[in-house]
Amino acid sequence: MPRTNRTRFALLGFLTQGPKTGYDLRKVFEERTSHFWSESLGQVYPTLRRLYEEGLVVREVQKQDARPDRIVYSITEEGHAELVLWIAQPSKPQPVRNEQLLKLFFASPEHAPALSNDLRRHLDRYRAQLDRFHSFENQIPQLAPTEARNQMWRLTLSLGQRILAARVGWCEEAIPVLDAISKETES
Amino acid sequence: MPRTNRTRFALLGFLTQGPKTGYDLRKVFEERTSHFWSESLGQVYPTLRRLYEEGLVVREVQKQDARPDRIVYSITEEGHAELVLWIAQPSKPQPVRNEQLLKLFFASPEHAPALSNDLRRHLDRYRAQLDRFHSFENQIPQLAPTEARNQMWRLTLSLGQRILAARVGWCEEAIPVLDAISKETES
DNA sequence: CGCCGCATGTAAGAGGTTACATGATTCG
DNA sequence: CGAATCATGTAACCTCTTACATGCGGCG
Repeated sequence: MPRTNRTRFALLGFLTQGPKTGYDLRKVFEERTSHFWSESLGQVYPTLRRLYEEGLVVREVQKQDARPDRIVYSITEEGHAELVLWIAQPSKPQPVRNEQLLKLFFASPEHAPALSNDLRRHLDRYRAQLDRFHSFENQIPQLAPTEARNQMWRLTLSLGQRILAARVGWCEEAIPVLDAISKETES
Repeated sequence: MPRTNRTRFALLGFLTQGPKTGYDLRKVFEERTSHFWSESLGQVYPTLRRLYEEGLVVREVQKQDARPDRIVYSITEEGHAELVLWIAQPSKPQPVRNEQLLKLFFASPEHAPALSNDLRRHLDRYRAQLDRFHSFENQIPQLAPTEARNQMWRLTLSLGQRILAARVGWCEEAIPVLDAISKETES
């Protein structure tokens, strides 16, 4: 059994929140789940088509002139059933791969400056991500269909924040260490 | 440019710490980098062979009876150069995918019990991982070739610990929330 | 006048996981 | 006597990313 295709479920999941086009879906991944799930465009359209062929979604083509037609997908009963089945299954531990740490692990002292710079750049990204968290957090009360759902969404944010905080804290620990190594090596 | 093959560098990196067989390498990934890097067996042997064909490693076959011959790989000058080049390059943000959070995001209240159980299982894994951290941490002083390397290895552990702590803390937050949702739904 | 947003996709090509295959030895 | 360790690999399979392709309209 090869690993299971999770893109299917990610798409189905968002379609439970209303009909959407491929374009909508790609946006929604960026805005709402970028801290724990990303999808590349090249995966969205082919997978949507496959879901359609399997009857897990239906589609409605809306003609537009001056623009490509919108193809709006909606989830079916069967799609819902498949999604629910997947959610209920225990999730297996996923392979872990952190390229940055791998580099650090094999680095020599003379790489310290480059690594330090790299970390600084990443720190900036983390801060940008924190902003996105806040904007989504504020939207939850309006978006959440039920109180339980509201709480669950908050939990997904919470882990994101905790991990982000861990990374930020680590960068703040690591940068001075690397800078100190840089200085030693210079002299 | 398709995504770059990081397995190559992971293998080269460990070979800087002395000649090793494919089998050794797979073990070393488990023991030392399991908190930030994993390799599957099906990737190790083919990649080693490719590195050999490209002249980045050399090999020595040690005959054994009653067992398959050991094929011991050592890194070459060229391999070293390639590794160093890779380390110096800034690392790009990697796609993030957390299946567990994805499920939580799409879950309905009636899934709360299953999700809660799942989290409990993961908590156990986290604790086991913490143990592995400690055992490696204790080995660092003997294993580290230089003081700077020693500090870098400590940093990789530090991020692992911080993230693990974040996850544990989150589980402890999330389990009661999910259990509360379970109770509400029952009644 | 150029870039961004809307809107669809395809093609190429890794990269990576899982399962299969084999077989002796040692340890509990 | 069965499981784990040593030791090599292959086959199947697909998931996923990157880059390419097209084209209008609006905003600054």
